[in-house]
Amino acid sequence: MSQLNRERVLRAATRSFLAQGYVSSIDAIARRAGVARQTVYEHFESKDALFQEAVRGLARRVLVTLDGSPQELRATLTRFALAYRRRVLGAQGIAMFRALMPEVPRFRPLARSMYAAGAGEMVRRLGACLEQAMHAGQLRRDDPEFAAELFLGMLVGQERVKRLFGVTGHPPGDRARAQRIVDCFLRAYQP
Amino acid sequence: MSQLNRERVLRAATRSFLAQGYVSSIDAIARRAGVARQTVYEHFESKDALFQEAVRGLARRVLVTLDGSPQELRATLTRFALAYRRRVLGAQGIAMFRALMPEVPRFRPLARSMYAAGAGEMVRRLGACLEQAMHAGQLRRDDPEFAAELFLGMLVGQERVKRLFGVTGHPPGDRARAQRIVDCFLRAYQP
DNA sequence: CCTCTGGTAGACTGGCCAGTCTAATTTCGG
DNA sequence: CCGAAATTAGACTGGCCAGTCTACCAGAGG
Repeated sequence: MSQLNRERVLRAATRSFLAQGYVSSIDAIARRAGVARQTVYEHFESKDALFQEAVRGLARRVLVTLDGSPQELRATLTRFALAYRRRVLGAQGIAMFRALMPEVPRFRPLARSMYAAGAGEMVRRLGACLEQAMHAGQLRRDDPEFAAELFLGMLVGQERVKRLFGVTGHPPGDRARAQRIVDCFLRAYQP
Repeated sequence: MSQLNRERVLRAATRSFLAQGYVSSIDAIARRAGVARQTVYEHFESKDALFQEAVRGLARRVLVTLDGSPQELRATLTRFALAYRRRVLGAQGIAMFRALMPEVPRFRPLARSMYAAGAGEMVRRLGACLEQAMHAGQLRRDDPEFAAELFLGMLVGQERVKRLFGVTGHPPGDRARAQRIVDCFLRAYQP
């Protein structure tokens, strides 16, 4: 069993599932990987197993770094806002959402751990960052995770919905918009 | 062709599609409606047609009334916040999202018109309401639709994601939370 | 040169489903 | 009460798919 073929299949499966959801046929995945159907089953128990492994590999892609000194909070948040919007509102992010949502009821534990590793972790990190800023007197004191969730909601909330419904909204790379949202957030949380 | 049977089928289809998405079989829908498969085809061209009609009936359910005098803005927004959260974060709202998302690529025009009639209309109405408040000097002047989108994002953004991933968040009927979000919004937009 | 391993192509089973067709039955207006 | 329209159960076609199986092939290591 070559590790190489395994990787090939996994990559092909990821692409297929992203594009068409769980309904992608094993045949299509094998063809895309340039491999026989039997070879897929050589490396993965079943379609479910393949799906789960492919999907797990996606969780990490949601995270966005959150760097910068706490002094220049506005700059840090703006950089983050732009990166997060690009990640989440980009074609990849939307496709992932679409592919995953309908399968949640069939893969509850997987879905939960996906949230924890992706968006949930993002909330925690952002919350920690905001907490620092609160302690430094740059933000009004309040529950930092609540603030983080509000901020993330402001950043992508309605625009993700638009995109999921196939309505094209503002481009995720729109600097001015990211800036405006950050400023709104800072106003709401000024000390 | 009895109108009664037509209604029965439509109701059953709506429930089935909400529960399992487009994959619900016509057989299952017919059984649920207490009707023969053939009867379904008597009233609807095809599964696609049935799906589209069932789904169209759902669009209206998203809208939430936005009443109250402009004087008591905080009370109006809080009432709205609670109702909107209940509507969108409730089991129905989440199921609808899950059922629709994956089919968007196959039904682009339908999806767009669904957005326009549901969430999009909500943004417009809320924007109009906020604009009044801005003119009355109760809110800082700014693009009212932008403000509306931010507000909706704050209200349900991250929590909808949680629920879609099967993570149970705060109950949608949580008055205190709705209140807190409204207050954050008002702080961001105080004159 | 031979054999073992991982791979390939394609046949095959069993299951599900959309959509059509038929023959029998019910319903209801006139 | 009659006859047309609506409805029913169930058979049937054709298509797709997961997963198994078999027979064949290529190359690497002894």
